[in-house]
Amino acid sequence: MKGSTVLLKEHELKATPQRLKIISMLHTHGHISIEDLYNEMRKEFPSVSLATIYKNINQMIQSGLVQEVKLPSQKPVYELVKEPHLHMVCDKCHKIEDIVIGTEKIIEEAEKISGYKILESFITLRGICPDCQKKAAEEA
Amino acid sequence: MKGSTVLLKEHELKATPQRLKIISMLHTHGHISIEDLYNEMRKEFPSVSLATIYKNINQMIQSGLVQEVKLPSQKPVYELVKEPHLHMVCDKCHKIEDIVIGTEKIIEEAEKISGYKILESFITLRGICPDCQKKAAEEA
DNA sequence: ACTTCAATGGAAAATAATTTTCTTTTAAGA
DNA sequence: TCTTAAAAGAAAATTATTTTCCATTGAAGT
Repeated sequence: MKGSTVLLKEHELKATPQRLKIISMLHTHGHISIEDLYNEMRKEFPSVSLATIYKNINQMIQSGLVQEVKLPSQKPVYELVKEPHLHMVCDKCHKIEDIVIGTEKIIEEAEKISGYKILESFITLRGICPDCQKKAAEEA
Repeated sequence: MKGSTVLLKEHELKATPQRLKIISMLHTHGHISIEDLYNEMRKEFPSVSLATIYKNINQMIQSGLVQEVKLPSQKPVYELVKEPHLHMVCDKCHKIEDIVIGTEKIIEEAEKISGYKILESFITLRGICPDCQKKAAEEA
């Protein structure tokens, strides 16, 4: 996985097998918790330590490669930094999806009302995903 | 403090002195962490236990009286449930403010793009508050 | 490839955060 | 008042996260 090695280099982190695995898991899952990172990593590296997961995730956050996502009613999850987006969480199946929407309007209005200079926005929407809506309709 | 007693009754919680104090602190501070609730409560009730804070806050959340606010880079804080609003956090002085803005537009667009039925939104904006902007300008 | 060295991984302990258990006390209705 | 279910507080238990310390290893330069 050459791409991930470069990605790590760019962020001044040594490309260790454990870090490459973490990045691969972030790619595959999009959003993943510490616990899930640990359990999945153990399949390939049975002796990995939880401290390794924590230390690496924290370093990746510091370096701007990864960001933490705090969601209502659940443990934080981690994702690769990419273009700004918001998070949708399904109440039923708990899946998490990213969507990209222009947030200029709301930010502009918030700046006008509050006088803040806004630097970043964190938006999470909770609801029912299309699949779960369909299932609910079929059961009725 | 009669109002708070009624508020607790309405949520089927016994009006204990500790709970009344918690509500009073939530009123005064708007947003407050477990640790600050504990420290401030101890001034009036020196023997209060942290478990009492946790248990009560969790009950108040269950009953819909209080909600947890998860912020980037800091401990969660708690606030009384009121009309929907979003949170502004200042990078410099760390103050937290509520502002009320119509979020229909963004929710509508998110529903259209994702197919989700959205039930609730959590929006936090990070930036520099007017006071800190002013201070920064004066120093320059 | 080989050497060297700073960074990393892993084990264990330490710390922090939260919840549970158990006993005593208390709010609130009869 | 009396009664009782709920709550408070102390302590222990659990869970989450960070730190320490030492052996190992990635990677930069021969």
